[in-house]
Amino acid sequence: MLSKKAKYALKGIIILAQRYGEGPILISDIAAGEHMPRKFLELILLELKNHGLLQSKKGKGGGYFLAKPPNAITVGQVVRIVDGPIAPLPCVSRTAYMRCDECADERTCPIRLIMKDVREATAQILDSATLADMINRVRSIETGKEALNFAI
Amino acid sequence: MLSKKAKYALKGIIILAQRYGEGPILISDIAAGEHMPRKFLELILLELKNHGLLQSKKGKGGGYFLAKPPNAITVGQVVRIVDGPIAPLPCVSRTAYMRCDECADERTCPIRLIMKDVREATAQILDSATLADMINRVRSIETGKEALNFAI
DNA sequence: GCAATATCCTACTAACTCTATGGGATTCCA
DNA sequence: TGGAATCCCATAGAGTTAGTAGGATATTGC
Repeated sequence: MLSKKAKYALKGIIILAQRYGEGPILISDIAAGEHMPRKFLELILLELKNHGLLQSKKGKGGGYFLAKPPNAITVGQVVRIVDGPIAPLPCVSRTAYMRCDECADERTCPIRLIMKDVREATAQILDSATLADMINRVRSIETGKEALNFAI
Repeated sequence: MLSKKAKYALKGIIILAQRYGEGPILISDIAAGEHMPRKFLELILLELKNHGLLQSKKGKGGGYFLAKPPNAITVGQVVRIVDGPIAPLPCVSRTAYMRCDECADERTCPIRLIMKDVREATAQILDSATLADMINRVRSIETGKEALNFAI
């Protein structure tokens, strides 16, 4: 389950992506637009900044903006920073592997096998979706062309 | 993330699947074999029973056993009973849909769109994997034929 | 250099969920 | 009738989540 924190993080960074190139944007503006608690969002954006996804500027005229173009940031990156590993079990995580202590033979653990499939599928989706992709997808729905997007 | 409860549930029900047809099996036996806390497992198996996946028999010679053959029970069923909906967000769940109150237009919410993809992929994997599948998969790895399984 | 503005940082907390444990009630078999 | 096993309810400690509070620090404009 995605935490509220991750949801706020995604909402926030998507707004920044939509306004990429406009210069720094206020936390308050981001929070107000999507009804997010301002102080909580503050913590989240700071965390994203500390992980290199955002940059910020203090003082008047300050705010947050993307550190990279929207097509260079993926949903997977955001989710991992905020919610931790994507894998449903530590023993199938690539970014934060941890052995199950009670598991006798990892190679033949049936739960591990299927959860590895889930991890693979989820990571595939989240790591290949960039902020630019998300914005485009919404845009094509809004202009009524949603079918074209997946007709490949 | 899969809870320990779900992990125990799966471990437990897989054991029951492996011993399907042998009659009732003691909670204590199931717990001991995989180092699970007995009392905790008791609650879990009871829950699986109340949802129709298991049957039980009280008193001497009693225990738990599958209510249906191993190929008629899926991993998805077990996980949903124990951990709740598979969807990463309530607004993309089929079995427990709930609208996001702060979401202005659900149809064009980018987060919803991608999480729907995740839900779809995850459900596809968990709902198509039966207990029998899991057992077979392990067996083919153990006999060194694991490659054949996916050569289709 | 000073005041205003905005992020940065630390600490705290209420509520909830997870992971159990304990004890007794009920049912079944011999 | 006694023992064996599940059934059921209540409790509890630890950890996580979702915030809130308040001040420190940096930047800008005057």
